[in-house]
Amino acid sequence: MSTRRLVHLFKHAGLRLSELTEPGLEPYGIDGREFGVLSVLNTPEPLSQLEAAQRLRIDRTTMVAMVDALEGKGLVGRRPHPGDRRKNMVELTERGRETLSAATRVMDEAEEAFLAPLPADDAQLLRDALSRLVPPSGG
Amino acid sequence: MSTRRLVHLFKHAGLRLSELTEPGLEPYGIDGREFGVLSVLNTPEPLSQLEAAQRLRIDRTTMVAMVDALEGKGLVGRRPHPGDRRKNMVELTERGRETLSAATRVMDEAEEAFLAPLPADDAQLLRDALSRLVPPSGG
DNA sequence: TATTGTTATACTCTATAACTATA
DNA sequence: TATAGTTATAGAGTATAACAATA
Repeated sequence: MSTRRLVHLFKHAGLRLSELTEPGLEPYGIDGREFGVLSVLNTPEPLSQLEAAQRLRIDRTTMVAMVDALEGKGLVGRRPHPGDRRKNMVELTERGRETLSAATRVMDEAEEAFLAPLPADDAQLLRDALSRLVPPSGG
Repeated sequence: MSTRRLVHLFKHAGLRLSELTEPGLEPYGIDGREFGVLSVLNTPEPLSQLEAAQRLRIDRTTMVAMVDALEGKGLVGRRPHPGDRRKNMVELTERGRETLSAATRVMDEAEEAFLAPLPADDAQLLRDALSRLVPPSGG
């Protein structure tokens, strides 16, 4: 059956999960993609725009618009890299950290609700399997 | 880590799998979405456009364009429903069936390659888990 | 009145090409 | 020459609104 194909299942799993996460994020003024950017910026050492884009596997031109939006909301700030003025380092603001913290709870709850039909062991195996199939990127 | 979130994993699992399937389908003149339509039409009893759309969880206006394209390629045919002239029944042509058959092999191989990093048991469990999380739709 | 197919349209997401500034 | 950020633009993919035909 065509709707049991892996491509279809990935697409619609993502769509259904997004239907759970997006309303939860909305009170915090961000969407799922912006959550991803905030989250990837939550590192000990600040990242450049390009580094952040590579980790999320999105184009650097896409990252420009995302950082523009988040900066406009006061959730991140750009500052020039001290040693290489071609680079913009992007950092969470205090408000950005608070938003990320609250949004992370929303995401955790949405994932839990989404996985609720599965036994806990299977849910964990699903996570692990997906994680092996989509390795982290961008060093 | 943000790139371990389920939404991110679903999105990029789909993207990576598509990178495997699309080049394989290309010689047959269809893409992954068109494969989905051909595949959903491969039923004992023909489906209307709306029924096909519901099973694939796409809008009926989207289905119009998909059927237009597939009809233009000679892979499906429209004919009026005998008892309800509002409906278009959509059926695979002989060439459509042949294309679907070849494309199905491509999809099987791509899925196998994609899942190769996982032990067979885990791959099967991933399929089953996803299938429970994204139940079939549209009766 | 409701349903099916259709058309026109608009919106979201994303990438490519070309430019600027730095290196 | 190459890299990082930016801008303008275009292409997928999708849905909403409005309409025609039919029920």
